[in-house]
Amino acid sequence: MAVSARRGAPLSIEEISSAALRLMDAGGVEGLSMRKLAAELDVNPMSLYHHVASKDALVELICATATARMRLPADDDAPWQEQLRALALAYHQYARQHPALWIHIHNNPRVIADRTMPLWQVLDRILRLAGVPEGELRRTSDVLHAFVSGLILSELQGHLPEEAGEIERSLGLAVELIVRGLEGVTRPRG
Amino acid sequence: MAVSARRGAPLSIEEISSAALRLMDAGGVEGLSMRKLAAELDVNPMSLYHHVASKDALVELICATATARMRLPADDDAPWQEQLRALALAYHQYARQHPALWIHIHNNPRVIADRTMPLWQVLDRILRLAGVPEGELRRTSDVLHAFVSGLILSELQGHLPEEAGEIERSLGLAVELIVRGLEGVTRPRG
DNA sequence: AAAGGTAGCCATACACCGTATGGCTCACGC
DNA sequence: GCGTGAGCCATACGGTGTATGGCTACCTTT
Repeated sequence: MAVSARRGAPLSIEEISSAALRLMDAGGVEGLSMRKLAAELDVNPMSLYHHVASKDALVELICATATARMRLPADDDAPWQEQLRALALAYHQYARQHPALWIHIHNNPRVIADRTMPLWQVLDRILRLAGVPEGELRRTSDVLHAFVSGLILSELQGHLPEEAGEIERSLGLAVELIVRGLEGVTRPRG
Repeated sequence: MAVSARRGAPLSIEEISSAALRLMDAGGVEGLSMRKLAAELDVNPMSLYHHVASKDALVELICATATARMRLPADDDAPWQEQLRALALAYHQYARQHPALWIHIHNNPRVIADRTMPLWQVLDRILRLAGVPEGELRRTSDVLHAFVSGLILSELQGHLPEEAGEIERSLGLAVELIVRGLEGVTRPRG
């Protein structure tokens, strides 16, 4: 079917998106260009468009697959405080694997906006455990996700001090603040 | 001095940066281009470079002046909880004035990184009031700023529900969580 | 076997971007 | 009068995403 002149086999979306992910890891969304990507794959730039509708669609595809790959802690019957900590750590871990990608996702939060994502379901489950009433679930999970995302974002942008262990301490403090905050909010005032 | 052929008076950085801010408000950093800006000012694109070193420098200038214009609540001897709430509201207010600009600042946090900024001094003062020990000040202020920034960011990107008052409720919950969290963390465990 | 369809690839071109280079004009100080 | 420099601009370079249309090699249908 008129395979590339220079390459043996035809292109595939897997090949394209994994190369694109490599480029994004190296130089962010701006470091990824269709021309550079084509060069990487030894192909004419326009050939890519036979497998991908546009650069945006390609990036979105990468975001979606990366998001789907995120590993979340299962319900282990631990206290909600510990489960919340575990979730935050998993989220942090996931962000550090592909920082540029993660930053892009949180600047174009279509991917994260899907409330049926496991992330939201796990978070909701933990918040129910913590005693958050049903009517407050959506708002509370939004706020907590924004909190953790904000912290991770500032870390990825080098806004936090870089001494060894400082990031872990910051994340620990963040989780502790959130846990104490939840304990305070879900308890009768006083 | 060879003023523009089409315009009467020479350009000025104020004129340039205010027009640039207008473009950024309309279409984000990507909506601002030197060519569009020049067209807006009825000038040749290259003329801008007599007043501004580069597009990046221009954007940074705009960020800096906008940041300098931020109005922060003064110390009114209110309880730290209320002062923290007032600070968060002021920050939120400031962000909503120029969303695109604010987003850009928080993606290139050079501007916000200057610890001598009034924002950080006010925040530190309030946290001292709240009983945060000196050694924890930097970390705590970083985390809290990241929290609030994260929430504002998710709001600006339309991640929060748009029902009337919902944003205020989310911000209120965020502040309450933070306050309760601080109360819990600065108090002996139990 | 001939005809048609289509998957895959690519050459060319367009409109946009930031900006390097160098030259023009005019107001000023000497 | 004359140099200097501020302000402006024409041109050009290398980059971007992608629309258009044409080429080839395969597959299916007849």
